[in-house]
Amino acid sequence: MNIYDISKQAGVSIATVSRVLNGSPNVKPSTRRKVMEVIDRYGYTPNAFARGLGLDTMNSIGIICADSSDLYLAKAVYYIEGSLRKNGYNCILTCSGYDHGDKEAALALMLNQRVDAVILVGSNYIEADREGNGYIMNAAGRIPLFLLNADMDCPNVFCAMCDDFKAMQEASLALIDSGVTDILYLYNSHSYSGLRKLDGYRSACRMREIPVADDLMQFYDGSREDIDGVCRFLCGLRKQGLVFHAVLASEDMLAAGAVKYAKLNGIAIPEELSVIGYNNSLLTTCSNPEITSIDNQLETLCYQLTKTCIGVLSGEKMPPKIIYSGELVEKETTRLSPGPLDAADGR
Amino acid sequence: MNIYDISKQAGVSIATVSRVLNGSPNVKPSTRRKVMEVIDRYGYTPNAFARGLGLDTMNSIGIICADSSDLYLAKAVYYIEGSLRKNGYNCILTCSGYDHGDKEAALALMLNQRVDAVILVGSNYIEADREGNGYIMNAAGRIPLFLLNADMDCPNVFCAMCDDFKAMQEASLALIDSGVTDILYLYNSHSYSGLRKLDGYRSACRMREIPVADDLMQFYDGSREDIDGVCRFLCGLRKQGLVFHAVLASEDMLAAGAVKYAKLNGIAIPEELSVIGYNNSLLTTCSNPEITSIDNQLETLCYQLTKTCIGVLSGEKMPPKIIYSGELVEKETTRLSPGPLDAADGR
DNA sequence: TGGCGTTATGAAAACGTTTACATGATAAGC
DNA sequence: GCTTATCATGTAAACGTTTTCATAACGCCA
Repeated sequence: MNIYDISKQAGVSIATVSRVLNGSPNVKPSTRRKVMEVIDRYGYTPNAFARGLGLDTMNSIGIICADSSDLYLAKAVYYIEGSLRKNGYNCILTCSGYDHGDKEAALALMLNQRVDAVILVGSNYIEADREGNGYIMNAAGRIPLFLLNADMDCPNVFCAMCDDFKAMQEASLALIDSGVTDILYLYNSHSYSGLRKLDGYRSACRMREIPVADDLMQFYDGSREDIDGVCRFLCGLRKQGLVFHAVLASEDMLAAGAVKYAKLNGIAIPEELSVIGYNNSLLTTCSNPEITSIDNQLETLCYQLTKTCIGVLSGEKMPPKIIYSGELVEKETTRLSPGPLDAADGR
Repeated sequence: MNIYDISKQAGVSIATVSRVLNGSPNVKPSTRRKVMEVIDRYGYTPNAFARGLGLDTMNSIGIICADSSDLYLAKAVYYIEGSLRKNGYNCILTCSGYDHGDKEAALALMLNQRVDAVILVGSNYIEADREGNGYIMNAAGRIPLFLLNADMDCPNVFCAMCDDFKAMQEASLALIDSGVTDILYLYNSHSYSGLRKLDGYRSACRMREIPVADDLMQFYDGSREDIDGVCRFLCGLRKQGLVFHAVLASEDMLAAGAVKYAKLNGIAIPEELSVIGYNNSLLTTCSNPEITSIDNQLETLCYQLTKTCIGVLSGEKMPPKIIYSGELVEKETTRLSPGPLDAADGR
């Protein structure tokens, strides 16, 4: 069944059928009815490839996700896909891993697939971009690029991000102002947002005139699934004599490891150890005690990013950068007084 | 840049360029080199839409996932996407939700996109299929369908599944044989595998001649993210006077709720309450105590399902049904003696 | 050197749409 | 009733591949 068959059955030309299919106003109502009736009878749907060839688009958008099995990134993909689908786009998903070269390969694949745009989710390394010829530059100009949780000044690149710097700064200040000065900052990514978070922590220390000790900023190199690995990692630090009364983690999963570490070593939370995570994911309520965490408004960010994407694709002028604030959600692993945000407001 | 431009530059016909692009053996090596040189110089890649039109495929496969933000389903999507990509396919992802009608709509979208196959992940209701005209029937015959964790006898439909019945039966037997007889079965899905799990539990009760009480099979209707909601739900049951010394959950998230419930009510785990989850996800190690759970070999299932898919698409004859066994992984929320699987082997 | 099988190449049709342009029909204004 | 603007429809080209079929080139053997 193709458009010729339909046109023959309806006694019109293929142009008219095409006009009916595409909702052109210049079709006589009676003709439209006649054509629609034939279309419905045969359950005809136009061939998407031919359509793509004619229009040079299949209304598809590529999502390059570092790791869609990650709790946080999976949520991002979910929100983005849903939002795009509601607007008539379909999503081609590819998981690139965290490696830069693999990301470039994924992007090349997307371009070959002739997607209208690409949305990058997770781990947008800035090192590559500062060189000026990373994957961002390769793609810019051909199709627009949309980055979640990254900040980049590049034509045809749009970003939606949480102000991770400020969020982490506020969390750090809240911790310090609750009386803890030896905070272990634990992180597991050198991504753009990962580095911004670290900067936030350092900035808070400087603001309160606390020395920023190197051994209190620890990089965890293990799997994102291995909470026990984090626990062991912390036990190792303790054995080496490192003293800390708070763990500030760049991800909830690290914070969950800290909670297990405390349990294993008989350390009372929050009396002897405060723990703050990041993302405010399911892990924070699963953990016992529940983990204080920073909510970075993922859903809103995703929504705004896709809204920007859709706007750009329909020719509107859109802001290249959208920034939201994170929110510290206190649960059971901290005792921040009097209110977390009020206390952090000393800056 | 199109194939004509390349052919002109290389001084050959477009047919030859096409042959070079598609690795046809009937091309003189010197000609091949000449053409490749031009292709590389201009960085030419063939237009995927035109290719799709000619070949009637763009090598893409649809993934319909009920909810890709769900920890378990996200993992499935991740494994499937990775495996398909390695084999030259790209994935169009759509999240359908758990509603049957929305699933049909998603399937229609996929067919319009002319995917080569569709893989369904999560919540494949059997009610619709038994009628004989559910979404399975609509699609069968046009393109092959692949179901994760479902069992369906339908031409052109292929399944990979864990024997949830046996896994849950064994877990139940292990619990009973460890001395618990009042097991609360907690579930949150009427999906195919959900019902099979329930059957497994009931079967175990009958095997050990324990009455299968209706109020010990509780359906939790809340959000899959709301662990606290599960906790409240259980508190409600307790208030109503329901007595149980074990919670057997159809998902880890429900088990995590049970652990919180125990903590809230000062119930010792596993002494006064045993808890078993399902999926052996990150939640089981995040929870405190860690949750005994059934591992249903998701990665293997996904791998086998995509292998079947690729085989079918390349014309091979593949088995319509692949079944694996689950494995009970004991952690801290149970004390099953002597070994979980040995004890369960009484059947 | 002629005949023949094999290999390499080209011409042209096919895939199924959209759309610019042309044209026929209809209505409005005088 | 004639001109003119508007609306409805049709014709044909364009999109960029793949592939069938025909043919030209080549090597081999007698």
